[in-house]
Amino acid sequence: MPDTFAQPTLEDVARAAEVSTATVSRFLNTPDQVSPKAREKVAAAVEKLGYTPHFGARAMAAKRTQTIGAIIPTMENAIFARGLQAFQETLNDKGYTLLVSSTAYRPELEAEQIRTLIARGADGLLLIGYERDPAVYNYLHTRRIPYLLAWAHRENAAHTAIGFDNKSAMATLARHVIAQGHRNIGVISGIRLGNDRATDRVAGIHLALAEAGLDPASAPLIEAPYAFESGAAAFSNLMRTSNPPSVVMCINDVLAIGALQSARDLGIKVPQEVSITGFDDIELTTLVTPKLTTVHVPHRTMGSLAAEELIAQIEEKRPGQSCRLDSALRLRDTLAPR
Amino acid sequence: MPDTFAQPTLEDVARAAEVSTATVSRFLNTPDQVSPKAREKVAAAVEKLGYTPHFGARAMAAKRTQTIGAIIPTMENAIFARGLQAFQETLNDKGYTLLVSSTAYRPELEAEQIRTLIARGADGLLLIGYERDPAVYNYLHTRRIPYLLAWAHRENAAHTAIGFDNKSAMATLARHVIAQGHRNIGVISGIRLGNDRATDRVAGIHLALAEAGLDPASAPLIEAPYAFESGAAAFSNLMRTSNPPSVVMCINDVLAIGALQSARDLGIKVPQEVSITGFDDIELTTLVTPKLTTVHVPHRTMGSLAAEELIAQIEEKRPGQSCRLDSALRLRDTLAPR
DNA sequence: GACGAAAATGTAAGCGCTTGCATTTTAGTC
DNA sequence: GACTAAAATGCAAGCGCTTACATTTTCGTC
Repeated sequence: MPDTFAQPTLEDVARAAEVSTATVSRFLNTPDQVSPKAREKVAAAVEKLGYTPHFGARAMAAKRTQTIGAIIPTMENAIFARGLQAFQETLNDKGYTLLVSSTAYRPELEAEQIRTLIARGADGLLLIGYERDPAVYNYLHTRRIPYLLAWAHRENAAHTAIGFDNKSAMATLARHVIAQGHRNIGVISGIRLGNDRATDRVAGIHLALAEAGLDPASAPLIEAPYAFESGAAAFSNLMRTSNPPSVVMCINDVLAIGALQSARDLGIKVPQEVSITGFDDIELTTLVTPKLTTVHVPHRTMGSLAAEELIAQIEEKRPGQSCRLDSALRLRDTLAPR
Repeated sequence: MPDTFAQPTLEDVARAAEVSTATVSRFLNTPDQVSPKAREKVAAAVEKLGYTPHFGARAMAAKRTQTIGAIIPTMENAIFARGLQAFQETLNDKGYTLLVSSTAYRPELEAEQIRTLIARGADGLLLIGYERDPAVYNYLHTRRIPYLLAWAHRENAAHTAIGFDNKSAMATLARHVIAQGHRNIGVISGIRLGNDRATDRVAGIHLALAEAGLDPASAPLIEAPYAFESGAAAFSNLMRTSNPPSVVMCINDVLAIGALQSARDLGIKVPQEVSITGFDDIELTTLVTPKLTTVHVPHRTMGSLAAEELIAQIEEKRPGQSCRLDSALRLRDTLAPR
């Protein structure tokens, strides 16, 4: 008894079209090598049988999968969700499929996830930021896996990256803050260990401080996990000191909005009594009151470009090309001159 | 010259461990069928060579891929991002990998995406809601693809689904609203065409209205795309009528928050002059002022359960089991008695 | 120590596809 | 029509793995 649920194979199509399997395969992959007559017959057979090539077989024989893997901290973070969505859309347009894995903010999981996605046949990989064990990069190079870093960009870095320069973007905002007369600048950072975006952003603030002749080391800084509440807690700690800052610069919008909430709860007026700034320009920034001053980052553009670049790398077998995207200040209502 | 970048194969491992390829394969798949001594040798060889099984070969020989596909409207929507994240985490824990595709809110793309993911070897599929072309369900059944619907649940429905009952959840909220004395209820719905979640939620409101002896047809309703601005526009249209509603029930939080913004812009006090309600309980609801009254839905739990259920379906080759999750009212500050 | 059953291992046949090479067909030229 | 180069097609060898079946080893019993 024939298995009614078995999928038609290349051979079935070949038989129906009265050609060899090679011709069918060519029809699928390099149609211009097939005569119009044969093309027609094969097309009809494919249509009639509802044939879809078997992915595994194809992967094995052709050694590529048209699949690209991405490893991000979490999709729940809007900035990753947005970029990843654009990445996926572009991938899809180009005939690639997205394999997703997340570290849930435990960077030590990344190495294993990379292996998993590679084992799953990913033709290329999208990773977040620069910071990871050299052994991981080593593995990637040894196995000749095309990869691309996103959400970050450093001049003359050793790895191909597409993103924005966290340090200089934040420095630009910090210079503006200083130009507004602020001298006592509090900082709420994300956890910097293993997170170069956070590290670079703090470094940007410190750079601007130093340029202005201020001592970076004397700027109070609190590290807080990525959550509204921890931003709120950090803020209240900063404000509770004997010499509270006149502005609190947060490494991202989520922490900044937490700070804003906290300010409201504590009855501290923003921006009259204290200014607050963020980074990322998530949708929320214009929904809170007062609207948050922050740095806009083109996440969707980045995701799309990343997809295009990665595919180009894979298909043209060429080395990666980094790309630096511009960020822009969004001066809204939470920053006032001192 | 040997290809230095070639991956070690099963055969290489077998040679290094001085056993047959079958033993290595068993070590990988059913280790208890291998003697401790052999197990040790193979483990050492795997370690030494840095062996990873080839996905395609495995897929071809074993006819499964340990890969599960999910098709969602967009990851940019927090409610999908959250559920999908949990889904992915659970999948990962169980040794499965997630393949993601999105329709970008064009349901007509779904059928093709389903085919793509199946062709990519997905062992099972996670889909959103019930509403789709019968031909799609037909295809799924013909090919015997395990699938699971999420973000929705209807009693005695023909398909396995894990989610909450949108209709009764919204009806519960609507009954509460009516109990607060509201009689003139405006509705801002998402686009209902092809979206059973939106359809059911509106139906829930209408049900409660009818129960209370009010005419559902006379309740003003505006459909608006999923975006803050369209919620805002819809709200201002509703309020501009000669007999503006005393409460505006929105089908989701995004529309509700848009409405809230609009109310503020128009100088209409919430909840004193008009009440507003949402649905989903996204993080934002407690960050806006006043805090939004809405319906909480356990997205993360749903995602995890969906992963478990789908894997069970696949591995135990059993029919799917639907599961209805409870939603809960979150009575906050945007709803006041009339 | 011999025996049989159970456990462990090995052998080898595919799984469905791509592709190098060989062969046939087609088209162009004299 | 004969001849040649180019285009189209076919043949068949893998790709790396799983697994049915055959064979060998181990172990408990008498």
